[in-house]
Amino acid sequence: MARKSSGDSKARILEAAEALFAEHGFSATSVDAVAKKAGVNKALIYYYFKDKNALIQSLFEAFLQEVMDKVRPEGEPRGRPGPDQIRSIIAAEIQRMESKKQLLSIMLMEAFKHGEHSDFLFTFAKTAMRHAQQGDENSHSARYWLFEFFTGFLASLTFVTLKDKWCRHFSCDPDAALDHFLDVFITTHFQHHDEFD
Amino acid sequence: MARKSSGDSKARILEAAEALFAEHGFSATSVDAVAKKAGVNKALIYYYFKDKNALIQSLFEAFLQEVMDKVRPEGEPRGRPGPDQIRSIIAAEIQRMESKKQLLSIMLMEAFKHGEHSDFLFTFAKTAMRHAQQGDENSHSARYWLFEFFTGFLASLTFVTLKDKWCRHFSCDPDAALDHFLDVFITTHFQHHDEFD
Amino acid sequence: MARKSSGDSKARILEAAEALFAEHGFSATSVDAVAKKAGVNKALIYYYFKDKNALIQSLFEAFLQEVMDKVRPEGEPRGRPGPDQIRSIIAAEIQRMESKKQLLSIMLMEAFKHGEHSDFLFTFAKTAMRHAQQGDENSHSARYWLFEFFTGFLASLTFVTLKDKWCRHFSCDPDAALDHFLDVFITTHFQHHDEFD
Amino acid sequence: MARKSSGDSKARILEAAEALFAEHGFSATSVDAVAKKAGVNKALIYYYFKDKNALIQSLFEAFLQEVMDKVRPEGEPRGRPGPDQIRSIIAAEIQRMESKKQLLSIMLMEAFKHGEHSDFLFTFAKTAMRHAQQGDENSHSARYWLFEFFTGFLASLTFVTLKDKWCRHFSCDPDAALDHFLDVFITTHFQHHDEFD
DNA sequence: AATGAATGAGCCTTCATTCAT
DNA sequence: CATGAATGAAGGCTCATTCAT
Repeated sequence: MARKSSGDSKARILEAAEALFAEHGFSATSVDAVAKKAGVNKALIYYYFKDKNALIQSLFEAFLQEVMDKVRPEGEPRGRPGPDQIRSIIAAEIQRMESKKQLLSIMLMEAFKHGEHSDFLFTFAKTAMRHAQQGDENSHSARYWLFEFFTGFLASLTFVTLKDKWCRHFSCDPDAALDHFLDVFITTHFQHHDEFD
Repeated sequence: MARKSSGDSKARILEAAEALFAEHGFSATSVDAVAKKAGVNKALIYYYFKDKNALIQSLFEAFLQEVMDKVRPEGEPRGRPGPDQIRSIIAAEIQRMESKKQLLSIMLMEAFKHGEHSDFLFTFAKTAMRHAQQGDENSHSARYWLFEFFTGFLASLTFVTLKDKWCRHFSCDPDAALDHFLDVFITTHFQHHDEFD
Repeated sequence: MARKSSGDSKARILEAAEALFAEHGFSATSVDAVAKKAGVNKALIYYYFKDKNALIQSLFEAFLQEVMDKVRPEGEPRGRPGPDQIRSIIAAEIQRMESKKQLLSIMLMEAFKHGEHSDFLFTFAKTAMRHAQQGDENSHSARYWLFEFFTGFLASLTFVTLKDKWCRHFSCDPDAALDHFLDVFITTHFQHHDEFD
Repeated sequence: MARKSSGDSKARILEAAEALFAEHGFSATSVDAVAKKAGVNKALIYYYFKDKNALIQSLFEAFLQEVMDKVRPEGEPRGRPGPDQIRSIIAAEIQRMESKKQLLSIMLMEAFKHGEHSDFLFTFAKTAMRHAQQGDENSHSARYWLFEFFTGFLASLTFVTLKDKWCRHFSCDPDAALDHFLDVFITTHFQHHDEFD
């Protein structure tokens, strides 16, 4: 059942952790469960990670790194794409997020805890939004960032992480949902970029 | 420390549960903690509630009931309010949500779990959005509901539940943030209602 | 569900306790369960009985009383019945036990605990066997009592309490089983009465 | 107090469980108590056994295995032993059971529960009686098995498990009791083997 | 006679973590 | 690297029992 020999147990542990945290939440997931799903001995997890917390943190950090790596290289001017290209650009972005939706879900769950100060959502948001602005780094207004965060960043995130449930609950086609979302997103968020300096 | 005799222990239990679930998440909150915070004996919680799950469920159900009760009464025509009234209407709505932000946070956390099928977020959304539409109940398109849910309903929810953290993290004034959000919300969501039949 | 108004709650409590103790054993039965089955408030049980233990004791005592009452009256000589009457006499005795099999099961379960000194089984045995001897109370030998207890008294008890399970397990007819048991009992136990003065 | 390092904690756990279950019954014995008596950490019990039930089950299975192992080897003809040998053969058998009397008590207690369908007593009986019959496996009548079970198998079991209490209660000598039981058993059960095909 | 509410102690089970190998 | 065994603490839940009414 548990394929051993894969060599990189550490990666398998992180994969398992990510999947399970996304499924049941961080604290509802036991280290035992992670070990079982990863097909490794429980103690090995503590060989690689100091803590259960170190697991989620490692996931977050790796994710952030990945985001930053994919962001910087593309130093090309990227001169305002024509209105017809926008849709496909955003679609591509959404698709990229989709491949990370497990981690995004975890991130969101943690963010809504009133108590803990796990501001990882914001840290990630800053990085991601800085990317989108690439070029005109001229500091924007507080209102602008709020606009970006709540109607751009978070809207995308919630769509990506809730799409499946949404479609299952209202029995609608995922592809159509993506189409609709692009319409909606462009109309409600994207087209208003200029109005919030 | 624990005030006895307060009479309605059941209510105190629910209050405590709500606060703690919002603080640390449902599964990270122990029944012991709830009991201590509520100032009651742990066993009493099981006298009133079959389960730990029954606690969160009860919170959800009470909330839904409350929402439905507050919705129906207003049978007034509510003829499209003037553009200047809109802002204060929405502001009021936001404020009302603010008083429920603990429960809203819990709801969101649970909704992002990929595994469990706790579709309470959707159940609540349906009720809440049906209210907003009051009057023209003509069935809308799938795209319309997606628009309402992701850029209207969820945007408000996330704003209400994350505002404090947002302000703390970016050290901005909560009142200003509300102001900005209203600007943004009206511009990005509200003004587009007609475009998505 | 729970028929109230029956008046004698105490009796209903004892009935319920007897049934449940026989089903799951004494310690595996909760006072809650007894209350629910009896259709009374849990606290009422403590109004009538000091303890959970008092329940089982009360059952035992009532049973013993009943046995003694049914025993003494029949002071008739009862001159050795003919061999053809014996069978029906024993059959009647078995049938009487059958109506008490719940209590008998409880008694047996308790008797096999090495730790507790609940010698109720022996107390009952003495009473029951003294009855059988009625008349010739001339003290018998230790070996005689052992014969009476293990191959007479206990054999009957175990048959009565295990018959149903036995028949279910080996899918045989209860009536046939009783027939067979009578054959066996008379041959193995009854016919040897004279050999163990 | 608790000797660590003993190596086979699992065996110690089972030993402790057996002793305590026999003393107080299965459900009246807490896992804590087992752990304490075994000198191991409570959690270790759950490392080896899925359940508290798994403990008793494991005891039963090990016992059954042991019985089957001790049964098969003796392939010797075992041609009807002379009447003088019988007594010592049965005595030996009784003695062997005596070393297992804890488990036998547990088994009996569980068997008398009307509710649960723990037919382990019957499973064991079948195995044990098949052994006694070894050789003439010709299927016997229902009456025969009833005879074997209630006046042979169960009589021995109850004697072994109740002897100590019996002697304590009637203050008689254990050795004498064994002697008497052998007399009684041979007379009432053994000598009638031929009468129940 | 009867009940709803309350409680402290205990139960079964699981947790995160460690250690010897 | 990797593992089986071990542990203290805690978790959810139930228990027998009591009390005010």
